[in-house]
Amino acid sequence: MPELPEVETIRRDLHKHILNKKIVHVDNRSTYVTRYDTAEGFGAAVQGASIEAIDRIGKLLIFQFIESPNAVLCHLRMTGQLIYRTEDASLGGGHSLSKTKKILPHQHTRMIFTFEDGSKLFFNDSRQFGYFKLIQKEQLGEVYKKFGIEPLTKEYTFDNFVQALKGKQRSVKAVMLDQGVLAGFGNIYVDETCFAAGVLPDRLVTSLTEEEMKKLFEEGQRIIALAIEQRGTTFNNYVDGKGKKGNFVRLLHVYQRKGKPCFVCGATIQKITVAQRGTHFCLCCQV
DNA sequence: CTTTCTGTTAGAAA
DNA sequence: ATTTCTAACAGAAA
Repeated sequence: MPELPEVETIRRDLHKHILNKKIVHVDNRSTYVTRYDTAEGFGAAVQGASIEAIDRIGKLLIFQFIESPNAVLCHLRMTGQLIYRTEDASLGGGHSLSKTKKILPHQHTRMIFTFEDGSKLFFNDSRQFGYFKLIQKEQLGEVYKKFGIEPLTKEYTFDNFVQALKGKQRSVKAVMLDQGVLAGFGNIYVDETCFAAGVLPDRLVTSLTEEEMKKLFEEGQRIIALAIEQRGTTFNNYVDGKGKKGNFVRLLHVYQRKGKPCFVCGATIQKITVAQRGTHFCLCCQV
C-alpha cells in the first residue's frame, strides 16, 4: 500500500532514471486506468513528450513535460506499481534479469511507456484502482490546494498541525487518514504513529491533550522520515521504481502484528476497526 | 465452492 | 458544512 514514503521512494527512483527522457510510445492496456481521459487524448498528449519534472504531493505523483502545457497525475491507490527497466533488463533474455524479478509486462501491466533509448516504464496494478490523469500545468495549483499539511515540508509546524486538527469531531485515525488535513499518511503509518505517540487511534481528536498532540506531530514526522530512509514498507504489493521491496517492515511495531507481543511491554497487540480500517494498537502502551 | 477481507479515494448519503 | 458509508476491482484468506 503506497503511502507517502513509498511514493517518495518511487519518485526519487524515477527522477534518477527518466528525467529528460522522451516518450516515444504509450501502450495503454486498460482504458480503466485512464478513465478520466479518452485513450486517444491521453496517448496523443504524452507521446513525443519529454519528462521535465516528477513531483509529489501526499501520495500523488505529478509528471510535467518539457515545452508542453500538459502534466500527468498518477495515483497508485492500493496495488499500483511503477517499475523502470532498461531495454536490456526488460528483454529478460540475459542474466541481467534475476529469478526474483518478474518478467514484464505481465497480466497486471496496465500501461507501458517506452523511451527513446528503449528503456520502459511499466505500470502494474492488479486491482486497477490506480489511475493516470491528464491535466494542464496551470491547474496544478488547484491540485495542491486539496491537500493538507505534509510531513517534512516547511508548512509542517506544530502550530499548523494543531490548527488542522482543531474542531474535528472525529477519531485520531480518521483525521490522520484524511488527505485534506494531513497529506501522505495511510493505514500503516497512522497506526505506527499512534503507537509511538502512546495514543489510541479511536480517541476523539477533541480529547487530546497538548502533550499528546505534540507527540503525534513529532512521531508522525519522525516515522515518515525513517520510512523514507528505509525505502518504504512492503507488506505484500509495494515495490520501488526498480521493482525492489522496502525495508520498513522490520521496524513495524503494531501494523499487521495482531496477537503478537508488543516489543515494548509484551502485551498482546490488538486489532479493531476504526474509520472503516483495520487498526492495530497496544492497550498497555497507548492511552 | 462461496463469502469475507484487504485499504485508497471519489462521490453519495446521512 | 461535516462526517460516514459505499463502490470501483482482483485476489488471498477463511
